[in-house]
Amino acid sequence: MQDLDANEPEGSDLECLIGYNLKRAYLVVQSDFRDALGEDGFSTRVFAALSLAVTFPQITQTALAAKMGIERSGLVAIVDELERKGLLTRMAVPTDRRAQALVPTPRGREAYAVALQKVRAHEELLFSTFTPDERATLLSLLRKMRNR
Amino acid sequence: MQDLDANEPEGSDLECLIGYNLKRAYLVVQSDFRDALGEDGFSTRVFAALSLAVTFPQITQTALAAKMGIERSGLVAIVDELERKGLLTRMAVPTDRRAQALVPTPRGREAYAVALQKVRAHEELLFSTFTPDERATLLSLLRKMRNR
DNA sequence: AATAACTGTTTACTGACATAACAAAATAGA
DNA sequence: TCTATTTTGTTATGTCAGTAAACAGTTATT
Repeated sequence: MQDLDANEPEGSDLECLIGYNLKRAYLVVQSDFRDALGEDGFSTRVFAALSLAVTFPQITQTALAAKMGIERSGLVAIVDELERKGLLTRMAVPTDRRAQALVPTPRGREAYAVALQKVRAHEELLFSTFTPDERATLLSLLRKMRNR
Repeated sequence: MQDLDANEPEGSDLECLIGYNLKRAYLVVQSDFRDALGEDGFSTRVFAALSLAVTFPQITQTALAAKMGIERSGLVAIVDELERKGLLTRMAVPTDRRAQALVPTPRGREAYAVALQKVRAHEELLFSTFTPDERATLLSLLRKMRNR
């Protein structure tokens, strides 16, 4: 006796709430992400930080935190991890001795390229039942939500 | 000197990843949710639990956890909170003395109705720039993701 | 010169989970 | 029937992502 529960009997009001469905969908992606990147893989936030550091070399920590939408204090551990793995270095900024410019190492750039491949393959798999049109629509709707 | 950062210069590869945009969009909704429900408001998960308990009265804790997609152990604190607030009671099940049937109190049903109103108003506001068509599309795409 | 603001950092805290172990109770198998 | 397995709710413990407050050093403002 199993599966009597979470399936058929139709949902509550929750099913009509975008917020609830967004959360559930997010948890699906989030949980698959680590598996996709494997044992030594990045967490989503470390991957995001590396991506932005590669795209905007010499970005400052405050600016990176702003781009990620988190607090500066929260970014410290993330940068620590990337630096410990030799993928990023904190470099002194001549014009401002408070700031640290984040510069990806060659190994960091390479590791990012590899990870990006894996992430894209992961999404390809996750959305294999979606048409290109559906993916584009979903993407644009999510982006629209972000700049509320 | 501000706003040199998170705005114009266009994003990295992240902007093309559905997972990343999903996370950011989720955080937007999540953060607005508590404000919408006010001081004494529920968290999202407590609201969800109450919603399901109202919709499926006498549901068992294991079944509720399954519906929510969380572990049984995690549900205990949620039910504790609802019971402490007098919105729900754990009732003995005659046919199975291990199980507890979750039954919303009249006050619980009322509190849920009020909260649901607030949540719907909140979504209405949050998606005020979305056409009805866009909302429906987003909802169905998110639901499609959930049953991957 | 004095005050305000900003940078990266540490520490302490929260919320939302998971995992493992457990006793009590129910079920299945012999 | 007796035993072994499974299930239910629960506790204890840990993790992960994030915030908030305070801090020293540095830069900007007035």
